[in-house]
Amino acid sequence: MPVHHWAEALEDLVHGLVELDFPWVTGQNLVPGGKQLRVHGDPSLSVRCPVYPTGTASIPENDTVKSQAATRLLSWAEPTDGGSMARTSTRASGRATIAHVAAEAGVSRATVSRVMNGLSTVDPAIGERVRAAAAKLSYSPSTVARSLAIGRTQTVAIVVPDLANPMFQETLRGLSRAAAREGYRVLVADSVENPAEEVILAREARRRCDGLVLVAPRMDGAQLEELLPDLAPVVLVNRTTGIPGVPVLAVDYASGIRAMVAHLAQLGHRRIAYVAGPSASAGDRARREGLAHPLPEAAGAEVVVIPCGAMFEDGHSVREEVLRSGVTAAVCFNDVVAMGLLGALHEAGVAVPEQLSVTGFDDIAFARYTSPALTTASVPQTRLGEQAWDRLFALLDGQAPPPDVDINPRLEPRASSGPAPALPSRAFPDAPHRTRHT
Amino acid sequence: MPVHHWAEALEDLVHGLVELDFPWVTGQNLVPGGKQLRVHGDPSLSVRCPVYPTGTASIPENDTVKSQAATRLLSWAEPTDGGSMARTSTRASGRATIAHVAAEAGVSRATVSRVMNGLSTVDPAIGERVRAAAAKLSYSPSTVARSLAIGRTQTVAIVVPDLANPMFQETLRGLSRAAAREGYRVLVADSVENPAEEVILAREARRRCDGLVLVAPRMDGAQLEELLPDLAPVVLVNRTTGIPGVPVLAVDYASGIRAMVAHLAQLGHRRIAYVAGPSASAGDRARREGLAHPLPEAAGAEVVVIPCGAMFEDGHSVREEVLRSGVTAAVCFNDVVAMGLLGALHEAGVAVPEQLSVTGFDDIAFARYTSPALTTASVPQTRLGEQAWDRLFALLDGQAPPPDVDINPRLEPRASSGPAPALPSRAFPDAPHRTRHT
DNA sequence: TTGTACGCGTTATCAA
DNA sequence: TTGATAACGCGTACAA
Repeated sequence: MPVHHWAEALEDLVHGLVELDFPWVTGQNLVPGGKQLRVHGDPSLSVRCPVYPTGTASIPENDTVKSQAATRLLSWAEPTDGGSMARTSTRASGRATIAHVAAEAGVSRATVSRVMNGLSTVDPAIGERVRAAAAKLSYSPSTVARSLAIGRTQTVAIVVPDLANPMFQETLRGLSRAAAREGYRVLVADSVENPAEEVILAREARRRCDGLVLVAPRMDGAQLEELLPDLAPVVLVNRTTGIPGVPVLAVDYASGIRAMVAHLAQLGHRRIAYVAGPSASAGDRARREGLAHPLPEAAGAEVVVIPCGAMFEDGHSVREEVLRSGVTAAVCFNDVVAMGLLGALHEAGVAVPEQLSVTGFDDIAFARYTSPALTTASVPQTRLGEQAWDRLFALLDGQAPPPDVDINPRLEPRASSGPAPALPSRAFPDAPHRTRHT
Repeated sequence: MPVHHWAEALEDLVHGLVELDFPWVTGQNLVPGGKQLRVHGDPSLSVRCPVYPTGTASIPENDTVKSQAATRLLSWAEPTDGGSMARTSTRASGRATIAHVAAEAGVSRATVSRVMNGLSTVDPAIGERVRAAAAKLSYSPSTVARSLAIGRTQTVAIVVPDLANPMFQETLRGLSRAAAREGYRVLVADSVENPAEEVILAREARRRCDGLVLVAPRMDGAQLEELLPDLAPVVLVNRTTGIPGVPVLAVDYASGIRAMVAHLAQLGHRRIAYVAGPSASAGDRARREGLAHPLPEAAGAEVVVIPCGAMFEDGHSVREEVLRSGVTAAVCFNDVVAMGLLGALHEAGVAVPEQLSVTGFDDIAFARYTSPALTTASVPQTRLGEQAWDRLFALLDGQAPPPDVDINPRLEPRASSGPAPALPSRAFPDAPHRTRHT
């Protein structure tokens, strides 16, 4: 009979029948809390006697207890709750631990661990008993304890500058779904476009996880290089860096914007606006550099830069400035800005692309469904998230990551870009508004 | 001199100068790994001597070592790497732990913990020493170990059916930003519209976190009720349940869709299409119920249901069916579907709202910027995420959560809905397409 | 104020 | 095969 009910065990103990020789109760099956076994005359010798949910008790097998065996037992100190049930716990959690399952099944914790993880071979009968015990107590292992023990969290983090931006959402989605296939989860950290916060956030997020995907287009370069070594394993998206061992997924914004301008030039546009992004953004810098070195096909086309931003509102608010500038086409920083501008033009009755061509960048899912459908440069954002995962996983797995990729945005000509009008749009400052019904 | 270089300590040991009385080295400052201190003639007495990154050594202060003091020392067993540096570790991690910092600063781990957490009062000089040591070793506490010790992860999870849907993205964003303000992070789990996966995913995600926000519009009701108790603390979004203690954030889709139909009826529409969502969706059921009990203002308007879906493509593909149905207005399941339909109508040259009014639902950020701007029913999705956090945090904090909310979508009349045409759109099956330039 | 010792719930190593 | 025990890294009563 390997397991005693605690009352039996106490009885045995009191009557000196077993002399604290319990091969079936070992130190490792202890449960937090439990009852107090007190020794008459010497309170310092009292010892906690853990009691399992099943009602079986564990008597610590050590010298203190053995010395108690030579003494008379006084009483069980009843727990304050009355102790009608044998179930006790100092923590409020109430969740079953591996120790509970071990006690219930009458085996060691190690065996429970083996059964749960199905690693080593276990006696089928024992395995069944353990599984039954686990089911009965509805046990599920603590991921935290597991992570501490094995040194992995099975979680990666992604730091994005703005969760409201569809582009980063797509990256997150690609990462999340790819990581899920490998049993990893994703923690998101949204820096809310605050580069200062970003550094702290990245450090903090990294500490909770096994790896990090960093999307930080606004972060200062020097700061980034200082930060990256502490973040490894880390994958950098939309930025380049000189730090070795950091896979980089770069988008060639320069060539993308060049192709866009060339596209418009070939449609006859000679004066084109670049509706710029946030000045601190690495992506904006890259686009400007691209504009500084146009393709041969774009020869003769002049580009005027109009400062703007990255959001809907920015694009929406820049309409008048674009119209005043006397351009026949507006190349926007991204699709979101382009959509804002498109909306504003629609409200003003400016026909796109008849009077003004408008293009975006990124090819977010919505770009295909604007009216007119938005000409843009396609950046496979979801794929970017997947590729980030491929590299991060390789790093986590001790493999060499796939080579860095330099994504070349693909031009997506749609309905929002058309032949340049004979006269630029400023010739129609008072063009009749289309009827609106509200 | 409280700290010895390990070579010094060894020397002292060999020469019997210190007799293993190192008050500055205690058992608790051990570092994993380290060198082997061997006792001549009795290998069983050998003991591991941890060595700190700083080059100081720790000699375990126990009986085994004391007995060794009575013996001659033979040698340091050199680690296989040659051991030129004193830095050793069995784990590859290389990250500094609290023990390293304690050794470096010459204090106990408890003191380091106190300094790092700024809880108890510490001697300013010691505090400074600890901070310097931490900075030198670029120490940052292990969140995992911390979580295990305090029983909290400072992380919550959100399970969403589809990360590609802007609505859930907004909820995630609201949750993430609100949680961040309280120092919590968010783990995302994307069930990829798979209700079966959802149950497992929710359980799994919950185990890693302190709480859960569940957005599961497609999950079977019975299954949900069985699942919820295991998930507590949990907040349910967009669903109702009878389980007590589970805060619910419900959106009153029924009244929202009623208001929408009434809006169109007042614009003179007499035959209206409901472009339906996924049939398994609780949100679609609610909308249909709303349609079954129209408002008085909508009297005389007939609603035909056209099965569709929840995505762009669904809306895009349903154009012909809508046109054939002879309606003058299409009430779409959500904004995404409406945008798909809007794009398809634009391609076909059908004027919105002159020939056909189109409305959406949710008021995603893009709805304001479609052309024409989309009439929709506004569901404050970001706010929903924030409210979910308020309730989850209250639960985590042991407070009573704020009362359940029943969000009433607010009608947002924009340009995509207008007076009913004299003739329904099917009268213009071959309406001239607007010129497109590509 | 500082240090000791133990608990948190696992996994992993080794001996039986 | 199974069990005992030491990590894993940190927080925290309690003692000094």
